[in-house]
Order: sequence, then structure tokens, then C-alpha cells
Amino acid sequence: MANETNNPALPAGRFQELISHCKEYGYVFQSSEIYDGLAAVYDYGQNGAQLKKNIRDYWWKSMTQMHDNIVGIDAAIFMHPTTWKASGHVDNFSDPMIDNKDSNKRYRVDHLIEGFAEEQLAIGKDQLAKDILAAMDILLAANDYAGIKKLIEENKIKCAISKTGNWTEVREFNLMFSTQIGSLAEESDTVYLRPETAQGIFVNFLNVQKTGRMKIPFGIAQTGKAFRNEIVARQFIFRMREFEQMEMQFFVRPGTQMEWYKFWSAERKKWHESLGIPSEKLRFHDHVKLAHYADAAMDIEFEFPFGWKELEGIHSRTDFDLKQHQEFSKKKIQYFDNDLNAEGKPFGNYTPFVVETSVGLDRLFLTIISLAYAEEKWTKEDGTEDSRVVLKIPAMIAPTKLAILPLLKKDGLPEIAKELMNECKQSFQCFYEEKDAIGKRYRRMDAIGTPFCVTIDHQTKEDKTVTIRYRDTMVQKRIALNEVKGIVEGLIK
RNA sequence: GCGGCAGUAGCUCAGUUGGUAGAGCAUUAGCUUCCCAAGCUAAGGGCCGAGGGUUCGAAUCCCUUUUGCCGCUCCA
Repeated sequence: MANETNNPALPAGRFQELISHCKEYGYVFQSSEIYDGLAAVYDYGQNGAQLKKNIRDYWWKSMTQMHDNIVGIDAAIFMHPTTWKASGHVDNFSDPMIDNKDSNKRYRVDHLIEGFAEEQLAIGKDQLAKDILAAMDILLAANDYAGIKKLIEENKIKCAISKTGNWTEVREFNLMFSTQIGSLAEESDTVYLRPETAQGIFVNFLNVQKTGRMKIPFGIAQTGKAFRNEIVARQFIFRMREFEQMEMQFFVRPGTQMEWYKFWSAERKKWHESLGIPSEKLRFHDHVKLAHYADAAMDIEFEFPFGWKELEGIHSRTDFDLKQHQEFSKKKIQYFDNDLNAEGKPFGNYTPFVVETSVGLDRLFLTIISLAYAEEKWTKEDGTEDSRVVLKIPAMIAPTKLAILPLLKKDGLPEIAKELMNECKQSFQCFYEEKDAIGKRYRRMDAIGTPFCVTIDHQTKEDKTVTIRYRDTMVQKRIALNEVKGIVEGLIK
């Protein structure tokens, strides 16, 4: 395997150019830019939104339409707060933390104070230790972070590494964004913005299985936004606080999860290759440390301009999630399997195991566009230099499929072009342009990744033919005007 | 989150020891042009990331803040 920086899709130094290009040509803008932006939040522009939608649609179709046993849902972003207790998200990420500014070491405040109390016990100051712990409990219960910091400072609790008391404020370190909902008959009205879309599928397992009469093995697919309050979120749209997942949870008979895990990891890699991602730019990376819910996990990594990074996760999640929801909801979540086992008896009731495939749509977008971005230079026949910046996005997912360009904006050429435009836009995204020299218009189309251009000229009026020009090769061909729509339709499949 | 660096028109940048901003490309309008940009003419567009301070006067100095980049940390 290559190392982290060798032979990236795009040289690291060129990554900035790609980001600029994305902005300049309406692909990606920083969120709220006129207000100085919002860290790690981005908007998709007129071309980016279309590209993203095309990628999403391709995924959705290949998951649902192309698999008889996979159906799609669209769960809400808000979920009952207990969902996140069951999933483990609340408990794993709700501890107040404090950083020492000198050592940059981060502590859980309760660990820090308890450690200090133990030291006091060791030197016989039992009463002080007891008082501090009692005070801490009261402050923690009240979520009084300022009070906790005061407690730390008053007792001159120091960092074990830097030996200083130069502390940051106490902060709650939770990956989940929270907000309030009108009225909820619970002890709390706090709801979270989902940190992953998976739970929306798990809580609907029985709904889908029963109403869809689904038989195991089967999958539920979903695309949608998820939110994580990342401490460090960088590298353009690679790690954002608001991002979109495309994931499929595949429910299988216990004991068969490993074969499905292998099946889906191979299947998903093939799928990425079907989008034109070279095989050598993709690799599997097994997780060494498994999450609490998994018995196997790997990433499909792509060699981004900044190194090999996760594009998609394939996780064997066992029956953890369904079991957790069964326990917290007190609703039985099981499946009755009528298939016969080796002894000729039905497999019967069980909690299905889950194999998850979860790809980041924004990351895939970044993958596609960083592979597509190219700056080309060549020498023209007259000896002068020429160049272009081109996005070689696969035609299937390119935002605009066809540009229709009258060579001149007179002599009746625009009329013919507009007629063709009206015909073609019924079937795919088109762009009409009659301004500027033809070469300049070709360059503009290259820059936004339009795979095909047809040009209407005077000959069109005589023999009903046009020139089609291919983005990637810049080759031109004469074709019949009435065949344009059909030919392009064939090329964008 | 910590540390370092940076933030000037859509993009890439220049702006001299502080005196109220420029270039190239791009864009718009028109001309020219019968197939691959950098021909012609004209025009629009920045108050110099934001807030505060020092000063007679700040893009240029100081503070705060925000955004980005790099490193560390983090990523259940």
C-alpha cells in the first residue's frame, strides 16, 4: 500500500486551486460567507447541488431499484431523545472537559478532581478530599461549569504534565448538537440533531419489515443529513459539521454476518469503481479498534489530495442496535424466520444481525471532483501554447449534460438552437449560450464539466447536421440534428 | 481545542517608512469572428474579514473576534 502522501489524486499544492475552482464555478461556497462564514459548514452552488443530487440519485437507484430486497426510507432528523441513550451516543459524549493550556492535555473534570482528592487522602487530608468531592457532585449536578473551574482554581489543582494551573473554561464535550422541542412528555425537552442516520433505520425496522413483507436477508437504505459538532473540522468538505450520509443497513440471520460483510465490502468497492474511481485509488482498511457495537469493521479509503482517508464504512454491527432499542423501548424487535435449518425446522424468532454500508455523500463529491479536476496544456498547430481547466466528471453524473451553442447569434442560427434546446431539456440538463467566441464557450463548459457541446452553424441550415464536441478528447464530429437527443441520452447512461 | 501563519475586487495577487486602493484574468454591454479562450471599444465591481483602540489621518500600528491554512490533539 502506498504511504499517506504518495501519488495523491491531486497534488496537495493543487488542492487549493480546486477549492477556488469550486467557488468560482458555482460548485461549493462557504456557508454564510457574507458574514465571514461558519466554520466547517459549506453550501453547494448551482452546479454543486446538481452534481450532488446526481450522485445521490445514482446511489439510490443502485441500492433500491437494482436490488429486489432493498427498500428506501427517509427518516426525520429529530428523533426521540431516548434513541440516543439506546444507541450510546448520550453516555459516551456528555462529560465536561477542561484543557491545560500549557500541556494541551485534556481532562475530564471529574477525573481531574477525583485524582486531586486521592492525592489529598494519601497525605492525610481526608476532610479536604471529602469536601472537594461533595462540592464537585453538587456543581456537576447543577451543570455549573464556572463553579467547577472555580473549584479547580481555588484548590490549585495542577496539570500532571505541565505542573501549571493554566486552564481553559470547562466545556461539555458532546458530539451531538441539541435544541429544544415544543412539548415533550418527558423529563427533558432537549432533542438532538441526529449524529448518524442509522438509528432512523433501526427504529423503523419492524415498520418496514412488516409493511413491506420483507424477508431476511433484506436491506433498508436512506440518504440524509447528519450533524456532528466536530472539535476540529477541516479539509474543505471532507469533515463538516453538517453532512450527508448515504447508508444501507442490511439485516441478516445471526451467524451469517461475516459472509454478508465480505459481500458488501466487495460490492461497494465495485460500485465506487463504476463511478470512474480508479481501483488503485481505493483500498480497504480494517479497523484495529472496534466500536462497542461492531464485531468487524473496515473503511473503503480513497487517496484524497491530503492522503488516504475514509470514504465509506462497512460495519458488522451485530444485533447491538436492535437489542438496545428493544431494551429501551420495551418493544419486542424480532423476526420470525420460516426458512428451514439443517434439521428441517424453521430458524424461528431472533434478533437480526446488521451489516452496514455508510458512505459520506460530501466525501464522494470531493472524490469525484478531485479526480475530475485537470489543467491541460498543449501546443497548437501554429506553435502557440494553449491550455484549459476541465472537470472530467463522468457524463452520467455531470450537472449539465449538453451545451447548445449557435456559432453566431444571427442568420437564424439561434432559432434552430433554441428549438433543439426545447427538445433536449425535456430529457436532461442543458445549457444555452450564444455569447462570445465558440472557443471561449467551449472553455467555459470545460470548466463546469459539461461533457458534450453541439454547435449549430450555417451548414445546419442546409443539411440538418450539427457539430458535437466531446469534453474529454476535444474531438468534434458531424451528426444529424435530429439525432442529438438520442445520442446524448445514450452517452449519459 | 492549543500553537504558528494568513484574510485586499468573482479568482490570483501588488500596495513602498500610516495620508482615505491597483494589476492580470474573470464578468457585463457592443463590435468583430463560420468551430476550441487571452481581438477591439466601453462599463460595472473592493472602503481593504468584523468590532474597538492609538493618531490630525490606518489596508498599513495595538487589542478582541471571526474565517482559512499548517502542525499537534480529537474523531464514541
